[in-house]
Amino acid sequence: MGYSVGQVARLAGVTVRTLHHYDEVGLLSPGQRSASGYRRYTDADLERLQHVLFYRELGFPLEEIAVILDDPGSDALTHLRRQHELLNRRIGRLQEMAAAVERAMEANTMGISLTPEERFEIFGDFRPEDHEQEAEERWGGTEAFEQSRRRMAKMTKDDWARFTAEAARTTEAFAEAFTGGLPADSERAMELAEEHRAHITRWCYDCSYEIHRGLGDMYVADPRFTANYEPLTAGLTQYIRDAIHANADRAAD
Amino acid sequence: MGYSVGQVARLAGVTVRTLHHYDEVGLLSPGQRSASGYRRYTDADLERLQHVLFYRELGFPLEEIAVILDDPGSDALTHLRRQHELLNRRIGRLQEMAAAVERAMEANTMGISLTPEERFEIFGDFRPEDHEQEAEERWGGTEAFEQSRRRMAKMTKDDWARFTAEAARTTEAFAEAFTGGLPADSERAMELAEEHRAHITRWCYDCSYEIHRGLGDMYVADPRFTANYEPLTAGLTQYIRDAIHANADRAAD
DNA sequence: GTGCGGCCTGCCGTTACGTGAGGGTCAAGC
DNA sequence: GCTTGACCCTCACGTAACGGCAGGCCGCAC
Repeated sequence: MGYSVGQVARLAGVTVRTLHHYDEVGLLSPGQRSASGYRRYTDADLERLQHVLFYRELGFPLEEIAVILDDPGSDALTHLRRQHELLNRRIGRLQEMAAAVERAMEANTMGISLTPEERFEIFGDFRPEDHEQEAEERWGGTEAFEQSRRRMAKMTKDDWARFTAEAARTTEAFAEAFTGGLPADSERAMELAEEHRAHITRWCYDCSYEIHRGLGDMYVADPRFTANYEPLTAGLTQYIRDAIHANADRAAD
Repeated sequence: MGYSVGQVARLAGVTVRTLHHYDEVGLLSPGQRSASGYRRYTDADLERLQHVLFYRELGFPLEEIAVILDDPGSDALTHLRRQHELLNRRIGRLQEMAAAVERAMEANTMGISLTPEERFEIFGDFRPEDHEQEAEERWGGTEAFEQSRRRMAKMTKDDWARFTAEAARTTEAFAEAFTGGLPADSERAMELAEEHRAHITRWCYDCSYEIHRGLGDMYVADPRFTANYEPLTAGLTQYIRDAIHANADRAAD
C-alpha cells in the first residue's frame, strides 16, 4: 500500500531530494513510514503535493504554501478556484507583456528608441514610486503632493495591501454599475465617485472636487491607467471620469 | 550624464543590490564609473537590463541569460521575437493548466477523485503508458465513471470551456427561477432540472433519473459543493435538489 | 562645516533545492 | 544462503540569486 519516494517523484516529475526537502521543512510529510524507515505516501499526500506544486509553479514561497494549505477554512475546491483565478491573472499579465513586446518590435523596426520609462512599463506591477515621481512632475510640489508623500511614506506593507484592496473594490463597483447600464450621472455612479474621492482623501491627500476632476481626466488621458481598467470592461475609464465630473458638478450647486 | 544605480533601480523596479549582483557576476556592468567610483549606466545598459529582466521573468538562470545576450548573432529584434514566442508558449502552458484545473473542479464537484497520473498531468509531460490499466484497477466496476472518463479524455480545451459555460448558464437560470419565486416543482424548475440531466448525459455519462436524484442529494450534502452555490444565492442548492427530485417524480409517472 | 541621502565594498544570511558520502533494505538470481 | 543492483535512509556541504547590514566615502544644501 502507498507509494515510495521514487514512485511519487516519477509521478509528479520532481526529484527525490525535493520530496525529502518538503518532508524536512514539514510542508509534506508522508502519511506513514515502513518498519525500516521508508517513506510511504498516501493518496491524500499526493493531493497535497499536487497543490504544493501548483502554488510553487506560480511563485509562492514554500512557507506561504504551507500556510495556505493548512488553512482549515479552505478545502480542495476553494484551492482549485483560487488556482484558476491566479492562472487567469498570470495569463493576463503575460498577454500584456506580449503586447508590450509587440510595441517594442514596432518601435524598433521604425528606428524609434524607447524612453527609459517605456522600457520597463512591461513589468508593470503597481509601483508606488513611479506614481510618486510622476505626480511630482505633473503637480510640481503642490501642497496635495507633499501631504500624499508624507502619508504614504509612513504606510506599512499591510497598509498598502488594504489600500489597493479598497481601490480594487471601488473599481469593481464602478464596473458593475457600468455593465448594469446605470448612467454615469446616476445616483449610484456619483455615490461611487464620492467614495473614490473619500478613499483618496483618507489615504493620500485632501482631494477637492477640482483635483478630483483633474484625476478623472488624467485617467482617460494616461494609457497606463486605461491599460489598468479597459481590459476588464471597455469604456470603463471614460465612465469613471464622467461619474467623477457629474459628482463634482452636483457638489458645485 | 547617465543614470545612477538608484535611478536605474527605481526605473526598472529592482533593488540596488540586484544591480550590484549583476555587476559582480558580469551580467550587466555599467558602461562607466565616475571619478569617485560611482556606477553610471548608459541607455545601452538600460536596454540590456530590459532583456535581462525579461528572460529572468521567464525563469532563465542568469548565466544562461548572459550567454543569450552575448551571442553576437542576435540583435535586439531577434531577442524581441524570441521573447514573443516564449511568452506565447508560456501562455499556452498556463491555459492548459487552467483547463486541467477546470477538469479537477468538475471531477471534484462530481465526487470523483483523480488517479495519480491525472493529478500531475497538469505539469507537462503526459505519459499515456499504463494509464488505462491503472484506471481500470481502481475504478473497474463503476460503469458511469468509465464512460465519463473516456468522454472527458477526448475533450479539447474549447469543449471544456463550452461545458463549464453551459453549466454556469443552467445554474444561473436556476438562480433566476429561485429568486423569481417559482416553486421547485414548477414547470420551469423541472424543465431546468431536465436540462441539467441532459447536460450531464451529453458531456459525462448516461444520467438516469435515479442517478440524477443521487447527484441532487450529493449537492446539498457536500459542503464543497454548497460552497459553490450558496454565496451567490442562499438556499439555491436545496432548490436545485428539490427541482431534480420533482422532475424525477414526474418522469416516474 | 555638518548633516543627510546616496553610493561604495565586503560579508554573512536565506530559500529551495543539487550533489555526493556512507551505509541500510529488499526482491531476484545463482 | 549469499550476492547483486536498484532503491532507500540520514547527514552534510554546495549553489543561485539575491537580502540586509556594517563601516566608510561622496556631494551638496543649509
